[in-house]
Parts: sequence; structure tokens; C-alpha cells
Amino acid sequence: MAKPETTSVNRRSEIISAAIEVFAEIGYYRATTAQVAERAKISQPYVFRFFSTKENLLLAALEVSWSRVIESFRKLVETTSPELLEAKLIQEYVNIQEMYQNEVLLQMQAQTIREDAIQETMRSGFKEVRDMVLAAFREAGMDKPEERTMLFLARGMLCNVAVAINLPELMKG
Amino acid sequence: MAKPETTSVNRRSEIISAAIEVFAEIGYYRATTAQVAERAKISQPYVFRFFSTKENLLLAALEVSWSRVIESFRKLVETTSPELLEAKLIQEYVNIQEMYQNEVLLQMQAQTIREDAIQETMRSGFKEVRDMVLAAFREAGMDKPEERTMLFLARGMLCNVAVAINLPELMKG
DNA sequence: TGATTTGATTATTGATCAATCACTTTTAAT
DNA sequence: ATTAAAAGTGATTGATCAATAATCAAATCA
Repeated sequence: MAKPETTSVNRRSEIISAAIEVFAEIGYYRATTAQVAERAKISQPYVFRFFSTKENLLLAALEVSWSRVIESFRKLVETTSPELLEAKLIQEYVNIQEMYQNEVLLQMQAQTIREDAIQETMRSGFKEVRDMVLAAFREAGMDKPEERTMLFLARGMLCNVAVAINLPELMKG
Repeated sequence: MAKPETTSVNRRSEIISAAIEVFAEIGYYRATTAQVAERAKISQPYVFRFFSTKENLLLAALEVSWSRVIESFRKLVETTSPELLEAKLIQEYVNIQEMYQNEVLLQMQAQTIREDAIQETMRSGFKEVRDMVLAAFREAGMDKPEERTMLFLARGMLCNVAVAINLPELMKG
């Protein structure tokens, strides 16, 4: 079987990638489905063949961005020695932020959207990350694992802001 | 001189209050100036007599929300004993978050907007808060004041998220 | 070959919005 | 009372957008 270059699955993820870029740069509500289509090099109505509404496209984009974080944290947790774990997790998140800035920006936007489906996706993503980190910190015999988990997440959120508004001194200390 | 009930200054701040509510609830880009006007009980074109563009209205709303934080932190810093300072600051921010949720939500939105004027307002607000807290922590003889300042801000950002997506367990620990 | 599915586009629509213009009403000073 | 300034509104506009309808084209298969 020859591998076709454009499968339906490929197109789908191309559209999601385009959406992540456009939504992050322009803002979800201001961005148009025509701009997403242009970035994905397809026609605007074709977006709706894959995602029946603009919101469904946003939800798919958010799921990709959460998977990015969750999958790479999971790999780290499974392969890193307890004494290095916290440092490696921090390092990994900084790396994700550099490589996938737009995904982080999109998550930040989604945090402020008052729509049930979107809030539920955000809650579920945060919960999964928190549970995984907390379990790993406990496994590693860290003391006050809840507090360390909270501070790990807190640093992550401040780092998001520092990058988003381009004010690196926020992370000094 | 009798005090008139509706001065130009009053109207201005009524419009800003309405804008903070509407922008926070609906999202800045999705919200319409007609919705702001309706909430302020004036006509839509009258908004533009005070704020020549929608973006200017957003900037005014952000300045109000930053003043809220900065003024109340400043009062605390000037009147609180060193050993209570950090706890009181945290308490005060939690209080602001309960009383002025919409202002916090609006700031979170603004963090993700890629427009120079807005980003500059956000940088300036964060800088002022950070400088004030850092100076106060130093004054109080705290050790590692930079790190404590960073962690104070970080906790604040995580708290914002926890409230915004309604996931209080994020703050456990 | 002819038929069917899959991939894709052009054209359109009904709704919506920021901003402007042309007015009217109210207030207050002379 | 008169008038000028200030406060405020209705009507409109030009642009823009999500979503749908109607088709076309190219593979795939019988």
C-alpha cells in the first residue's frame, strides 16, 4: 500500500495546526475561519467539513495542546530518577514553552472563556497534569508533595505570563 | 454649588464599569460596544464620545483594574508590620479576587492580546506591583526577597486560573 | 468503462459590528 | 426669556463573518 500524501487525517491535523497559530496570534474570537483556512492552504468552507463549528475547532486545538504537555510529562515521570524529577519537569515545561508558544498562548486564552465545553476541557487538562505531578512527587518521597505540586504549577502560570507579555524579569529569583 | 448626579466624569466611570463586566463575561473581542452601552444604560454611539475606539475603552478598563491592585497593596505596605506583611498581601489579593473577579478576568484576557498598547499597559502594571512587593519584602528584612516576590506573584497567577476555570483544588497545598 | 466515493471549491447569505452623521433634548449662564 | 453649550439619541453604513448550498474534480472500484 502506497502512503497517500493527503489523507483525511493529515488534513485534519493540518487544520488544527493552522488554527493554533491563527487563534494564538489574533485571538480566538477575532480570528476568522477564513484566516485558518488560508494558513492551512485550503478553502474556508472545507474547515467545516472537519469541524462543524468554530468552537469544535478550538476544542480540538486545546486537546492537542494538552496532549503535548501530558505526554511529555508522562515520559519524564516514567524515566527520571526521583532526585532529578522536579528540575527535569521544570526544564521540560520551559522547553515546551519555547517550542510551542502558540499552544501555551491558546491555553491562556481558553482559561478566560466562559463556555462550559471549553472550561471542562481546561479543568480536565489541569487535573490530569496536577494528579500526575503529585503522584510522581509522592512516589519520589518528596516532603509536602501537595505544596510542591502547587508551587510547580504556580511557577508555570507565572512563566506563561512572563513570556506572553514579554516581561522576563517576572521570573527573577 | 449643588452636586449634579450625572457629571461627565461619572458617566465615564459608569461606562468603564459596564465595560469591565461585559468584556469579562463575553470576551473583549466578542463583546460589542452596544452591549457595553446597554449595561451602562446609554446609547451605543455615546460610548464613542468618551472613548474614541473600543481599544481605548479596554485600556481605560485595564488602568482601573491595575489601580485597584496597586492602591490597595500600597496601603497595606505602608501600614502593616514586617512580620505580617506577606500574609496580609496574600489575603488582600484573595479579597480583590472575590470582590472584583471581572477585573481579574479582564487582566487575564489582556495578557493574551498581541497589541502594543495593551501589552505595554500590562507590563507597566506588573512591573509596578513587582517593584512595590520586592521593596517591601526587602524593607521587612525578609531573606531571598527576589525569590519570595516571584513566588508571591506565581501563587497569584495560579489563583487567577483556579478561580477562572473553577478548579479550586489547584490551590491545595 | 462507468459508477461511486472522497476531496475540494465557488458563490452566497443572513447576521452582526465599530464607527460616523445628523439630529434632539436638557442644562445653565446672561 | 434667550441662547449657547453640553448631554444624549436614532438611523445608517461599509465591512466582515460563520455557516450553507451547490457543484466540480479526482481517485477508487466493480
